[in-house]
Amino acid sequence: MNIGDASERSGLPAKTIRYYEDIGLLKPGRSGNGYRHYSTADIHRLKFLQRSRSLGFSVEECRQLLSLYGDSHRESADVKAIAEVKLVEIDCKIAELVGLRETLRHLVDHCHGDERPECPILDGLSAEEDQPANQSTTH
Amino acid sequence: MNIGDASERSGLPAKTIRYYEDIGLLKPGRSGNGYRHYSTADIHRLKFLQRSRSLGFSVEECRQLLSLYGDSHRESADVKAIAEVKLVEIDCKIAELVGLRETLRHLVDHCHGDERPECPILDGLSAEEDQPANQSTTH
DNA sequence: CATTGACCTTCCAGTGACTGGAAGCCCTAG
DNA sequence: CTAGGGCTTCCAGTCACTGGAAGGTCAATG
Repeated sequence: MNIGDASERSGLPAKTIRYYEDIGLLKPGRSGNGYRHYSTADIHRLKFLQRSRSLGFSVEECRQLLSLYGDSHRESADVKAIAEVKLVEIDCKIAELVGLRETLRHLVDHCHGDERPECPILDGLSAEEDQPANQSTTH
Repeated sequence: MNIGDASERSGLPAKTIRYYEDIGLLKPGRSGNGYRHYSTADIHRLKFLQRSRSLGFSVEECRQLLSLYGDSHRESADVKAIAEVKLVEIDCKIAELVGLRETLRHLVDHCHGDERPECPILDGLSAEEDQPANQSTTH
């Protein structure tokens, strides 16, 4: 199977598949003409990558998960630990975004949004009182 | 005021402040020795940037907001429009993350997480049925 | 047999928003 | 006079791709 088919079956763009090979996430065979060819096992790995990436795992986490995936002596506790950390991260991100939404909603609700220049949104952005000056809180 | 003080007062790292200057978001003066010096107006712009960035506006959106900020003939409707688009984006992101959390939570809850290799998380990642193979859905 | 067009290859560069680090100047205190 | 801290510029790296150029391969068509 060539990269085009692999792309279609895995749901990943061909460019991304080549990139994953570059960084060592899989090693497809090569035909005589230099074309990559993908086995069904390769397709499984690609689908696995597509799913775990879309669940918010970083590429490095996917690498870990893939190695556990291919290890018949793995312990499910190892996998669960990774997933639970990710769950916490997702929860944090949601909480952060909800906070942002509240703040922005508040600003938007107080702006009449007409032809006049008075704008509580800009006022809010230029002088909010309640947060201390700190370096790089967001990461 | 030198860049160190500007950093402290704005809550932005000095590197970031120089970067913002690089991309044309502000133009502080220079002292005889080549050091940048920041007026109180500069500090206001920096704080404005810090706040709007932390609210999820992209640097380009911040550039727009800054230009509205400095335009006494602005119409508050323009600002509100930008903010409302951002609100929708934040809502989308939250919804997406909540979906991720549900899926991952489901997988985690079904994994006993012990020394055995059986793992519903890996199973779920390797063969989930209900999503079609499509290119780059997430953005 | 030549050509077209789709598909494949490699390589290089760009994205966004910084961040790290090296090499070197400036200023003040001891 | 030296040590330190702060400032300067410039270059490279991050993450996970993505775009594009230049060119090789293949199957089908005229």
